[in-house]
Amino acid sequence: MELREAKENFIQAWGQLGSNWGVSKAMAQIHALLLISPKPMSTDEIMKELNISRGNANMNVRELLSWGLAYKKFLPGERREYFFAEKDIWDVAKKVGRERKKRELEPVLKMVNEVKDIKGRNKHAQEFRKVSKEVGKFARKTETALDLISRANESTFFKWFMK
Amino acid sequence: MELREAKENFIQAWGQLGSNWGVSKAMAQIHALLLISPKPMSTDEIMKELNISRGNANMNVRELLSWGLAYKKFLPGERREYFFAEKDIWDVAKKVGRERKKRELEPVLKMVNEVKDIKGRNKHAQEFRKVSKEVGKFARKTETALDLISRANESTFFKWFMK
DNA sequence: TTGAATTTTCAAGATTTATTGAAAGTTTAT
DNA sequence: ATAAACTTTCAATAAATCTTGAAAATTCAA
Repeated sequence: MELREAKENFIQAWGQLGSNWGVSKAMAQIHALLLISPKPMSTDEIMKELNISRGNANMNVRELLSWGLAYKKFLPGERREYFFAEKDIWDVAKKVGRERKKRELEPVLKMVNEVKDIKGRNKHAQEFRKVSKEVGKFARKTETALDLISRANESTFFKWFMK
Repeated sequence: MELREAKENFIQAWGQLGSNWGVSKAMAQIHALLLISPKPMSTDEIMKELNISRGNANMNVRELLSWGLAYKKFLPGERREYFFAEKDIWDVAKKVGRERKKRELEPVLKMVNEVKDIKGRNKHAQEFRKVSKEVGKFARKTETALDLISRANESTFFKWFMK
């Protein structure tokens, strides 16, 4: 396979992956592009390569920076900013996990905490208390596990399972 | 807090969670509704409770069934179908994980497999090979870990981390 | 069979989310 | 201070996704 075609596949698959997480396709595609680029890229290069607008490129590069998935690089004698991706895949996974925890787990924890003291003694109230308590317990354990994972290194993590 | 308000919160939070996974809001809300219901519910009850159309209710109930997050129950002397949720939260997590693996991990595995033999000796080709190999390695390890998790029971799973 | 009850389908419409592009803002060199 | 280079913003537009509702299909009892 030619590099051109492979790049296209890689970028499309990564974009698809992004959509499945509620990450914009452009953000995931820029990430893919930077991941496979041997050198930092400017906004203009990104726009051209992916056929997206300046505004879109800029907004999604900022988002990648805020997730810690890309970094800035200033080239000597150059005014414009260049961007490069975090290439340690374990680190990428941890950073994505951290954002997903923020968006998925935390709202659930907040909610179960708010609803835990419900009035009523009928079946509906009892079932509600039971289920929301279970959900809360599970969410807290998951939070603890994610915190441990985010401090572990890759080989430690996989050894937990493989033994 | 009154049950009515708490239910509303629970259903909204669950719907939000669903959107963050690329699950339709209605599907997640029906799931929430069945989770906290002490008895199986019919399509008509679901429609009424969530203010959604028949088509929407039907389609998303089918989807819940296909994920294994809800089951059918036939009540004696009743023609219509009733549905109830899987209430074991660990089981819910495993089933959601299985679907997400299908939608997120498998396409990446397929892609890295397709692009692994790339032509070229220049920097771009070399970087591409390197990154896609890393991604492939990580994806395969993650797949193995998920398979182990999906066979484990809850306490085994959390003990892996807590010790 | 028939027809009433129920479920399923799917094109059209509604909603949500992402993207564009041009204007405004900022920075830097001179 | 000015202007060119570059970045950011955001209202308008486009694209993707979800929902509706009514018609078609199915099921079941008589």
